[in-house]
Amino acid sequence: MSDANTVVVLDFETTGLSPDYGDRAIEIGAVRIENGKIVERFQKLMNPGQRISRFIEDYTGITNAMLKDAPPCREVMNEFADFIEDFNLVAYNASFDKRFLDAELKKISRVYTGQFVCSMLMARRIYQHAPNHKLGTLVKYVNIPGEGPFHRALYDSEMTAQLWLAMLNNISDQYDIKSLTFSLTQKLAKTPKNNVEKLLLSVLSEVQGDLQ
DNA sequence: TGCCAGGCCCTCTTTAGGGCCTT
Repeated sequence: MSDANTVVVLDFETTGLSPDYGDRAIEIGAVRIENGKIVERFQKLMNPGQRISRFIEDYTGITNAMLKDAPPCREVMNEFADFIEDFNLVAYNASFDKRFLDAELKKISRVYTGQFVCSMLMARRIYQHAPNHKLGTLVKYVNIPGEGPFHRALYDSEMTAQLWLAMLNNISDQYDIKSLTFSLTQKLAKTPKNNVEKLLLSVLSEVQGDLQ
């Protein structure tokens, strides 16, 4: 059942950067947020049918031994397609995760109808003075508590979810906007950096107009 | 210690190049 206040925040670990060059997903992690709270979690390793490189083992902590007995991508992605239903989706650097989601679902002839928003593009606008816009840097910058392993799918999706909620709270507090629609966050992610304030003020005036 | 890609975004720009992000 789709809900305007529900989003699924997801993160893939993969064998590399490009599904068009044969890279596959090796882990999916996701959390579902309803009304500002994480209400459900999903995490599964999956066997990509190929050995992963030493670099990926070191980068993620996921080893070939761990993937040996994991279920195949088609089985896990089928479960994950059920998990995301038709909710809207959030990912950090969403263009990356969207490519893998599209590629893996295409292999099992599944589709999703939700829309994506990129939390990194939002963060580049909300936290313009951060040292950089890597996920780990922003988690520290915003003082989000957590000591889990970065570069694992569930932990990264949890941190992305907390960052997402922090950004929504930041905007709500600063501009006295009670709730941000998903379409507004999409607009925000595409707004030129020097126009973010203008966009939010225009939204505020619309909201106030609605209340009058 | 990344390589492969691709979207975004800035600038010494738009008939382009390169850094930032993701694994």
